[in-house]
Amino acid sequence: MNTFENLEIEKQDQIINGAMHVFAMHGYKKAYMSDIAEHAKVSKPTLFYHFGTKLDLYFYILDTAYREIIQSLDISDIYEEKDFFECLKVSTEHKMGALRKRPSLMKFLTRFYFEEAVEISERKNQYLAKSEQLRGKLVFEELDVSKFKDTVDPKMVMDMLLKWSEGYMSIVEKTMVNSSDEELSAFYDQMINEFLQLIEMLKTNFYLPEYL
Amino acid sequence: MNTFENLEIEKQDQIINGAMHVFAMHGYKKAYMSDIAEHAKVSKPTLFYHFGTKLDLYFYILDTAYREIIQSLDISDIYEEKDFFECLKVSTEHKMGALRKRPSLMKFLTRFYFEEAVEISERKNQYLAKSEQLRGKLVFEELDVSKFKDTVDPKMVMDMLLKWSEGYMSIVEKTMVNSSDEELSAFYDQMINEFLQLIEMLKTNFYLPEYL
DNA sequence: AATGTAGTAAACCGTATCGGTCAAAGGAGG
DNA sequence: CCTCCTTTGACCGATACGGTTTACTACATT
Repeated sequence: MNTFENLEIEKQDQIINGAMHVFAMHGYKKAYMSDIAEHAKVSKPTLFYHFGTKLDLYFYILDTAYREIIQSLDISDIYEEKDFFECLKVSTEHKMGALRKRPSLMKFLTRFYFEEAVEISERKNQYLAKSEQLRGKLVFEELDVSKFKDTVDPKMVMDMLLKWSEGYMSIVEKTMVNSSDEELSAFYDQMINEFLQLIEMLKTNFYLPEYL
Repeated sequence: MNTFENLEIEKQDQIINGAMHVFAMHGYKKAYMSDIAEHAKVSKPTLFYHFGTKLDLYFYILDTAYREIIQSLDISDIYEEKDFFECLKVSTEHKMGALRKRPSLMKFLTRFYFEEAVEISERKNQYLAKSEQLRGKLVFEELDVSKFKDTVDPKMVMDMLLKWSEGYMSIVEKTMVNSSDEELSAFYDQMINEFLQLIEMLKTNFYLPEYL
């Protein structure tokens, strides 16, 4: 148990979110400890006190990111549902839950994936297993697609919805750079609402009449 | 006519794309002239020879970005078409044309919109008029929506497709950071293809039977 | 062959800023 | 008042930033 994890959870979150945000925005090399300190509203020496070096901080954040995203998808009720749209609903809500707590999580992880700094990239393959684990949880293999009209390609629908949420996320990231937690949370609420409406519309038009 | 515009077009493009990419990726302050020089495959003094200062280079790129995106939407045949999906097809193809030439264009412009460096942000309102001009061109006011079933909300369809392409763009940006022009071009081809397929599927299921 | 010109870059410069340190200060509990 | 843990303002050496100097091409002109 290091000193950091003895701190109050709120302060931990403050620091984790600040660091995650700056690493996500600028990548390892150009994420300066002074920027992180400012975002986390602590002083620079505090960061070094708890984490020793910038590299150690980075890997602590990386571990946290993987741990939390995997956790958020580990709740079993996703896998009980088989209906295509219902399953999407549930898993989206879970993911949103994680993102609400860590707004920069996805951006941080994709940035890590393309990180060029040698200190990071030389250890990258250590995390490949974790990435695999993640991908496994996101593939829905046994979804029931029998309810669709035959003019509809379920794979295309799935892909469209993934792109849609990707697009929404990217808009949130761009727009909400300097927003408060409340604004962000409201934005996610709106996103989920729009998503549910969208799904309803797709369902009415893509499912065979007898399943409505 | 400054020295830069006397260069061969290919070399100009090389420099513009390099600078646009680095500015888009890192923002003004953390976009280093040495990085830009490396990406553009010229030496650092060459940049200063043609543009004087980093700030002048930035605004040159900014002007170029606005000029080119507005141009790409200025081709008149968009506004002759009235059918919802046809109009989307045409405008998407045009935008893709611009993006094929300048892969970082959109990312650069959104990053400019949120640029925090004072040197930039204090002049930002000069460009608001241009942004308005842009938005005007992207709104399709007189589209024919009478062909839709009444279970379909055309606004929602429009929004969905915009998010879809936003999502696709963000994936391209992430995935293609270090790709060659050919790979990028192939990716855009694929995107247009998927877009056309998607539109076809939506049309068959969203339009009233008599319009198919 | 000499001269001029536009473009380029290796090597350099002064300075700002980076990661990281240190000594001293708070504050909670006894 | 002491102890322990946490925090910070001020500082440091090293790097690397924006920008310059100087010298070299390639080519056109005389």
